[in-house]
Formats: sequence, structure tokens, C-alpha cells
Amino acid sequence: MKGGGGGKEVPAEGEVSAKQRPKRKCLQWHPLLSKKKALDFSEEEEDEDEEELEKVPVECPERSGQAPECVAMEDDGEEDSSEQRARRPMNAFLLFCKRHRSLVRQEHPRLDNRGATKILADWWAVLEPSEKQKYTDMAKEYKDAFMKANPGYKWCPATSKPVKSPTHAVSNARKKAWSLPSNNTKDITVAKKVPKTDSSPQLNFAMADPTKMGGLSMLLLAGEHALTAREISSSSSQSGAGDVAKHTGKSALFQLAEISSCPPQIDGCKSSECRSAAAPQTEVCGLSQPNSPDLPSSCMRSPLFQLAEISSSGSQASVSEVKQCGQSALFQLAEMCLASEAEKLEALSSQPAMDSSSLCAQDSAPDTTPTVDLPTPTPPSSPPASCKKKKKPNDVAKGEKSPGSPKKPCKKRSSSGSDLESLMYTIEAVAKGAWGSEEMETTRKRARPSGGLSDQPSSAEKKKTKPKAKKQLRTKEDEEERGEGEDCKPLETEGSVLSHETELKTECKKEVDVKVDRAEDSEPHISTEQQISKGVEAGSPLPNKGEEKDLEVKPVVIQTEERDIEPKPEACGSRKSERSCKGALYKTLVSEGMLTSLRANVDRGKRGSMRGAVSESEIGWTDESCNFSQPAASNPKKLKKSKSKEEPVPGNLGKLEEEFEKKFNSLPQYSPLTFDKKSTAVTKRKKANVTNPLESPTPNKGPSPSQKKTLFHKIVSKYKHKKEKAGTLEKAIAQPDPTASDTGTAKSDSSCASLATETRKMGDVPVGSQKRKARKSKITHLVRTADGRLSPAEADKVKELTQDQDGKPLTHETLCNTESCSTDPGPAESGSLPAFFSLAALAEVAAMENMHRGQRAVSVAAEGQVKDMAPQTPVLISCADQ
DNA sequence: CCGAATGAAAA
DNA sequence: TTTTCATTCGG
Repeated sequence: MKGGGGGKEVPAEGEVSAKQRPKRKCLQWHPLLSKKKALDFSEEEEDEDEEELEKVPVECPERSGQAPECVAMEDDGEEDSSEQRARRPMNAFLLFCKRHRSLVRQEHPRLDNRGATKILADWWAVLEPSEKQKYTDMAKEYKDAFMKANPGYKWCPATSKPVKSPTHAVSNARKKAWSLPSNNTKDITVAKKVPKTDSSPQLNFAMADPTKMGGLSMLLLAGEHALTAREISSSSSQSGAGDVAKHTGKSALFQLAEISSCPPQIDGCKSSECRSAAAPQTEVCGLSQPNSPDLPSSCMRSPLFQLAEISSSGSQASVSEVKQCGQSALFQLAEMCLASEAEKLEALSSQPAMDSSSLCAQDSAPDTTPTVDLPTPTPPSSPPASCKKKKKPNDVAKGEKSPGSPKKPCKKRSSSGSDLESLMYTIEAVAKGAWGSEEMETTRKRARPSGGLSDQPSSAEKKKTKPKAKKQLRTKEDEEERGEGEDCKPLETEGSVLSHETELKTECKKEVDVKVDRAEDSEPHISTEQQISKGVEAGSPLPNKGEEKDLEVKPVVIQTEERDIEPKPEACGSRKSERSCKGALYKTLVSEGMLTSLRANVDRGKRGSMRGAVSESEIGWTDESCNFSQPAASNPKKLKKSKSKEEPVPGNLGKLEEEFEKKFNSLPQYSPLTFDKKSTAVTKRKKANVTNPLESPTPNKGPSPSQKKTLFHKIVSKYKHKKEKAGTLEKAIAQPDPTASDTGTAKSDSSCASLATETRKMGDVPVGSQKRKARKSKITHLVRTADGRLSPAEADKVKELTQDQDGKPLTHETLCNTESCSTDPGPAESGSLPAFFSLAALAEVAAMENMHRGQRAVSVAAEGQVKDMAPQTPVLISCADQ
């Protein structure tokens, strides 16, 4: 209770109105009105209207009377709000990023997201249309689903938004994501579950996050929708009211609705209380849905709402009810939730075991448990509440916000329990259901056309101003153009280096295995849908791997995974280790070389296989995923993440995730190598290289440069702020193959040369759009020559850096020396050099790192003191030489 | 909280 | 044509 009701939202609304959002909205929102609002939206369908009308009156009173109702309303409101707030669906590129970011990160552990994004952009640019298409399709699907869910959704709430208040809202919104009850859940979770968990273990990832669930469900629906579109028509016509049965195919929505509607059972279970609050709505829903096909849009909401309501209303009784209702799955979930963290912890601990291999598998695999139902698992997932990111201040924000926003308060109030329940229901539904279906595509009549909308935000001025500035800069840069470069290179770099050779080998193997696993994974469960998605695949299962992999639960979502080397590097790597182990470093270098070669081989193999397999496009879906492969695996960090994500999902939830995962996973994941090749290929088929995988060049370069790049980038950016000059520098860097330039020259000519180079480069690497892209990225990218040489560019960069910074003689010199050794000869003959280069690159990187670490350090270094750096670099060099 | 990327939608 | 905003997460 609490006044919650009281809060009645009224006040809140008032606030809202103040915000502006809406007066209209406010009206709409108001409880009484709100319902009406619904009517209005639904207007299209008269039948519904009637029902609604009935409903309305009823509700009104109830609502006013009870808090629960408020909740319900809130839900609506939320939805509305959610609509407003709902996160917009990801576009193809974002999906791509999401799926590949981890890969990038693996390769370049040190790279920050920005850098990763750049790389991703490059990759994206390189992707073939067919390949992109998948993502595009998925995005579309996603979007469609989203729109269905939120008919009136406006992408840009209005410029106004600007934030301010919205900021809070935004944060909240984000969490919410798709809408639905998520809000409640969150609250609940927070309150109930573990509030503090934030520690994080959770992350659970999508599974946990209710919001996500909604999203997932949506996706699922959408997917199915596509599949079963035909069904819809049939079903719609028939749609008898009561019979929900319909085809399994019917749709998830339907099922949800049904569930939400609370089948008789529930009603029975629930006492009058529930009924009073929930019943009305539920009834409506039930009626409406059956009646008209059109309803869908409206229905969709309602069901959800209903669920929420029910759950909320039931909250008190909820547990008991749930049990009765039965659904073991739900029940389990609930339990899980309760158990919550403890279990989680346990689970986590247990998981640790997962190997890298498992990780890989995860990627591809979806499944967690195949089976259908229920029981099994239990684990962790519950924490939905935890919701993904706890990181965010959401909680706080929410709290604040809630008061601010009208609806929220209600929600919050609504009670956590309810949320949970709702969530469970949803899950259950999913499990049972089959999600499938449905969806009618038919019209989406959106109930609310324009609806309300958005919240208006107040002012966004802050941002605006900033952006502008940014833009300007960008434009400038654009003009300059980018050099691109590209790189994409892969690799491993330091981390890899660190990793032991042996490990590497093993890893490779693993990779292979993984692929196989993938196939297995795909099999898992059922559902036609899945099958479809899988489609192709057939694969043969491999028991072996499965065993290892299976260990547990699997992860579902995970995409990429993390594997990676990083850990090692970190552990060993880092400066400390470096210092301490010079020898180690050396080894690493060697290993790196090996890696590269290995990688190349692998890559080739993969490629070959792929190609052989056939059109990527088809198969693509299935996945190439594991390709990336590479090294390693064991990253603590990554592991953690993956674990967290994966583990959580146990049974039911797992399914959802799985589905989602499947879809998401179905998206092909391309290995870095692929991109690399492509990029190269583009320009020149690179036959030579291809033919010779040569260990060399590519790999080596890739990594180190990239890292460097990052560092460099950072530094540059800083400078940039100071001086615009950066552009020139960038250009200089950009230079690709400095034919002659080699060591030194580049810088000077930069301007002219740069252009030329850029042009050239452009040619080489087809990067995507230039506009936005160019800018900084140029700067960042290191250039690799075709030969693979690193390049003078790096040297230049270094130099520049040094210069900028003040020039550290030491560093610079050292670099020069290093390069000189390798470089000099290099130009003439590149062949064997590569390895050296790589070393050099590493050295440089190290230097960079140091620099990066502390500018101060740099200055010191310049003086000659340089403790850290100096030693390292030299060491490297020496090693290299030797 | 910004940023870097792309894309879709809105203004 | 220009803004917003979606995802990511290190700084």
C-alpha cells in the first residue's frame, strides 16, 4: 500500500505536466483518462471499444480505489512512457557492433570502446552487402517487433528532450528498454531481490534483465511472426474468443495474453481481490483479443499490462498463486529469485570451470538446455532484477525519478513481487509457448497514433551545444579525409605475446572444436523456429566437445566472448611483468609470431572452409561465428563476463535467451582475419599475401599497431584539442606505404603526401562512409604497408608524439634505432622482416604505453630518466636484434 | 557522462 | 539537411 496510490500519481502527473510532456499526455495518463486513452487508441476496433468502455468505467473506480490498479495504470502509463522511453531498436550496425565488439576487444584489449567502434566501423564498411543484409534484416525484424510493441513510439521524442530531467528518465528508460513490466521488475528486484547485488555479478545479462526479456520476447515474436504470418490470418478469422488454444503457433502474444488474462485458474486462485483489480482488465483483454485480429497492437499492450497488473495485484498472493498455477517453471523462477544471489554465487563458482573452449562454444551455442520445460535449472537467472547493468545509477536515478514522473511512482509502489510474477509469467508463456507465432502482422493499428508522446523533455540545450561543436570539428576533419587505414588488423599483440605458445596451439585446436560444437549447439532445442533459424546446419554433433563445454549451463547469449588473451597480458603483461620478465617478453614476441602464423593458417582454413561451404550468405546465418578464434581464452575478465551472462540463465529463462541468442547469434560473426583479408583483398586481392600466409605481416602488424593506435589516438586527441594541427599529423600517419619515406620523411611533406596517400588508401580500403568516419579515426589508424611493414607511419607517429610532447629523445631515438635496424633493410626487402617489425611494433607499443601511462613519465623519459620505458624498450630491441 | 561509429527517424 | 538516439564501456 501505501499510498502508493497515493501517491497517487496525481502529483506525479502534475509534475509531468509541468514538464510539459504533456499536458495531453497527462490527461491521457490520468487514470481515468488513461484508460480512455487506451480506448482511443483502440478506437479502431469498435468491439474492443465496447469492452474497453466497460472496462473503463470499472477500472476507474477501481483504480481510484486501489493502488493496484494504479499499478496497472502505471503499467500502461509505463508503457506509454515506455514507448516514449523505450529504447529505440538497434540498427544493423549496432547489432553488428554488439556482436563483434567483444571480438574487437579481445584483439585489442587496451582499446577503448571508441577505438573498438572505429574498428567495427571499418569492418562494417568492409562487409559485403550480403553479409550486411543479415544484420539489416535482423534490425528490421527488431524494429518491427518494437513497433508492434510500441505502436506510437517516436524515435525522437522531440528535440526537446533534452534531457535534463530526462536524463534521469533516460537512464531509466534505458533500463526499461522495451517496455513492459520491466519497470516493475526492476523495482521489485531491487527491493526484493538483491538490491545490492549490484556488485555485479549479475550482469546476468540479458536474461536477468527483465527489460531484455521483453525485448527478447518481442524479437521472438517478430521472428515468428515472419514465419507464421499465414497463421495469423487463419487464426484471426477463427479467433474464437475463448479458445485460445489456437495453434501453438498462435503467437506468443496470444499466449501471453492468455496467461496474463489469467485463465480461470488464476482467477479462481486469486481471490476477489485480484479480481477486483485485475479482473476487469483481464477480461477485457481476453475479449478483445479473441475478437479482433486487429487488436494485436492494442492487445499486445494490454496483455502485458495485464500481466503486470495481475502480477501486481496478485503480488500478495502471488506466490501461492503461482504455485497453484503451476507452472513449475515459474515457480522455480520465483524460487530462484528468492534464492537469488546465493545461488548465483554458487553457480558462478561452479562455472568457473568453464574453459575457454566452453566459451567458444557458448558463442555459438545457444542452448542451454534444450528441453522444454521447466525444471531444470534453476540457477541463477532470477536475478533479473539485477538487471543488467547495475552499474548505472539507475537505482538512484529511478528513485529520484519516480517521484518526478508520475507513473513511475506507482510502478514502484506496485511492488516488486508483482513484477517478478509478471516476469515469470512471461517466461512461462514463452516456455510453453511457443512463442511463435503470432503476431499478426496485420495491421498494426496502433492504437495510439500519435499519442502522446513523449515526454518532452525539457531542454536539451546542453547537448546541443556540444554536438555542434563536435560536428564542426568533424566536418573539418572530413574534409581532410581520412586515411584510413586500416587496419584492421588483428590481433593479438601484446596479449598474445604473453600467452604461451603452447597455449596458443591448444587454443587453435579448441577453436576447431568449437566450430563443431556450434553445430551441436544448434541442435538443441526444438522449436521449429529454431530449426528454421538454424536452418542449415545440420551438423554433426560432436560429443567430445560437448562434454567439456557443457559443463554447465551455457551461456546463451554471449556473443563473442571474450576469450582472449588479455588475461595473460594483464597478469604477466603489463609493465610489471615486462620488466620483471624481459625474457618473457621476448618469448611473447616469438610466440606472437607463431601466433600470427598459426592464426593465418587457421584463418585460411576457415576461410577455405567457408568458401567451400558455400555461400556465406546462406551459411552465414548459421554462423561463422566461432571463427574468430584465436587465442585464447582465458581471460579472467572475459570469463567473468561470459560467465555472468551465461550462467544466469538456467532453464526457462534460458530458453528465452536462447531464442534471442539464436537469433542474435544467428547473425554471423566474422573473424577479424576475415575483415583483414577483405580489406586487403579489396584493393588488391592480395594474392601474394594470401598465398603466403606468412605469418607475418598481417598479424603482426595488426595488433600492435592497433594498440598503438589507440594510445596514439588518445594522445593525439588530447593534443588535438589543443591544436588542430593534429590533422596534419594524422595525415602523415596515414601514409600508407611510404615508398620512399620510410623512416623519416613522412612528416614533412605530410600535406601533399597525405592527400596522395589518403587517396590511395581510400582505394585500398574501402571503408565505409567517410563522412562521419573519417575524422579522428584517421588519426588513429596506423598504417600498415602492403608489405606489412609497419611502417614509417608508426615511426612518424611516434615522432610526432614525441615532438608534440616535447619530444622525447629517448623514446624517439630508441624507436628509431629499432626501426632502423629493421626498417632500413625493410624497405628493400620485406620478406623476412615482418617478424622484426612486429617486434619493433611491440616495442613501440610498449613505449607508447608508457607514455600513455603517464605523460609525466614521458616527459621524464625525455629527460632520459625514463626508468620504465627505457628499460623496456631497449630490452625489446635487444631481443629483436638477437 | 562523453565519446566513436552507423543508421533510422524526426524535425 | 541536421538532430537524436540506439549499444559499449573506458576514461
